Amino acid sequence: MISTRGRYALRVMCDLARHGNEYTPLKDVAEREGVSLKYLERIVPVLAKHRLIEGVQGRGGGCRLTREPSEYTLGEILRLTEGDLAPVACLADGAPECPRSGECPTLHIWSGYYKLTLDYFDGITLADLLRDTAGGVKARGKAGGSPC
Amino acid sequence: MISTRGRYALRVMCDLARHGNEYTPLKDVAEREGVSLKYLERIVPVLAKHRLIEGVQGRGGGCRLTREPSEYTLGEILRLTEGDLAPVACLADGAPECPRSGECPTLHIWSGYYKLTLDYFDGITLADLLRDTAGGVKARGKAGGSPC
DNA sequence: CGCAATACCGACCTTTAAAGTAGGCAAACT
DNA sequence: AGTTTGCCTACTTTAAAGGTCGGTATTGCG
Repeated sequence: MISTRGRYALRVMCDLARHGNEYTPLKDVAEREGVSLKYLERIVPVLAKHRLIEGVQGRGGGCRLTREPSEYTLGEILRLTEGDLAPVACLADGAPECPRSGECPTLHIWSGYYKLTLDYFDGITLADLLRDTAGGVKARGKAGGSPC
Repeated sequence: MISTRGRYALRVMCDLARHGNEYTPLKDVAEREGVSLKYLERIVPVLAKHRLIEGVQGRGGGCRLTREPSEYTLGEILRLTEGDLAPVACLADGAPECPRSGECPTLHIWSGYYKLTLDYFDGITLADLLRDTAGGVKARGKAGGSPC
């Protein structure tokens, strides 16, 4: 399951992308996206530290992207915020070799799934994400539930 | 991340498959697979309840598969033990429609990933799993770590 | 200059799920 | 009778998710 950190990160990146290279205050992003400002302030710095975005403090400041939306892959963003995308610990980045790896009947399966996952998310850019909603599927009201 | 429940379930199914239609005690499975018997006893009943396996109690009893290994998909096993395979709550089985679904830029992405996941795991059978280890890649010792 | 707006940072809190344990009952065989 | 087995319920422990709070540093504006 992708956690809120990764999901919010994607939405923040989208939101920033929509505002070109203006500096956009996180407060505005939080309001538009309906998530807590304080929580965003914990998620965003890691993106800034890795130069996916840049922030300037003070009045009139905010955050903005450092590249074109087409130059970000979702995989890149998710790896920063979610940690590893490996489906099992054995395959995670710094994991020690599993002692069962030779006899493990499932290792290939997880490995294949991992590759599938990476290929999928690394094959989608932020620009793709923006295009998807540009068409604007109409919202179907209904009662509340779990926001993405 | 796939949890131990799902991973152990796959390994139990493999183990049972290797013993044809003998009844195999969970104790033996636990020993061979190096996992706690007590924990297996919590995972297995759900497989029995859905008739993926059948168990007989008492001396000489144990568990065995109810079908040919080629007739189980990993998806089926994982859905029972892991719950839903949806990457986000919005897409989970009984989830209420997300109020943002119309404007959510990421929904298509998760949906696509979900489909990918289902296709992958539903496209692999238990028989495939057995075949993978039959060839027998040699174990590479190394120091301990996270068993699958 | 002082004030307000902003990003950034560290410590803390609450709730939930994962992972496993303990003990006992019910069936089935020897 | 006694042992082996599956099965069930309740409990514990640990870690992670998801968030809050308060403060600090920086910057523009009047």
